[in-house]
Amino acid sequence: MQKTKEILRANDLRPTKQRVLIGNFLFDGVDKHVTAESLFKKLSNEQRGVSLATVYNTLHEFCKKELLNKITIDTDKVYFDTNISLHHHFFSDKEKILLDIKSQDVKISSMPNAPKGKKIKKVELIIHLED
Amino acid sequence: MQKTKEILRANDLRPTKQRVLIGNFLFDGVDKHVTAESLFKKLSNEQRGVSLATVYNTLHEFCKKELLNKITIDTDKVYFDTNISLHHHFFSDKEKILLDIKSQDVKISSMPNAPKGKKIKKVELIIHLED
DNA sequence: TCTCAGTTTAGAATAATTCTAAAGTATTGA
DNA sequence: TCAATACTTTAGAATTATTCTAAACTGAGA
Repeated sequence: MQKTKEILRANDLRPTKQRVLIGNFLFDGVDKHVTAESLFKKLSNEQRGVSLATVYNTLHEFCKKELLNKITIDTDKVYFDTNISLHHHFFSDKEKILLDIKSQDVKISSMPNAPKGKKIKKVELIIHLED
Repeated sequence: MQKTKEILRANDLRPTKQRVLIGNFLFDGVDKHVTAESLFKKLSNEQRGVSLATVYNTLHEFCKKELLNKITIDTDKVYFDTNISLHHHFFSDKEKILLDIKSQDVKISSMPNAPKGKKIKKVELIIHLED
């Protein structure tokens, strides 16, 4: 797959073996939510693995380049979402499962102004689920 | 202040010195956001302190009894909100400052259905701020 | 091929939170 | 009032996701 290398180059990231491996998995066109640990495990199966430190580094770089969306919903894990379009999430606190909500299923009809001197960076709606 | 003791008893929590001290601070009628650490520091000034473990225990008990609202917005700290009425938050990722949004300032006019077999426990809207 | 800035990595360090088990205390019933 | 007991508090150890460090490695241009 040549696409990952192009994405990396377009974002001033050298297409190293590790980044290509991670990018190939993340940018395969299927929306997914990963954690550093889950991604690390997934890639450990590959012939040549990637260190956990590199997984962290790469996820953060991808976030900085806006290739991924970081979701902080839970104190003990950060989730990364490959769906970078505007959308919201369901979260099951018990099972720690994150689900996308289709953007058309939520409508926020009234929003507050940002406090003086601040701008709105991101609006995050989280619907916590229980059984 | 006798009110804290009543609150505690009404919630089947023994009114120990520590819980009363914490309750007096939290339930003084002024909405506040605290973390375990910030509350611990605040109470260290008191003549007879409270251990950090007890601060954690008590915050969790108060949450379970719905006397406090737990807000998970940031990976490295959990916030507790004494305002337990329905409302949302601004959060400044840089300064890690949490601000209440008046409930009438947000209107969500369309909401998705919960996935099969699940119920909606809580809806949390977080508006992330930047400079 | 050589060079060097950019990358990767193992392992140590960090820090919020949870756990443990021992000592202390509020409450109940006699 | 007092003893018995279940509930609480606590110091310090343990846990765990993440970040840091510094040394080894590598891709890309000259």
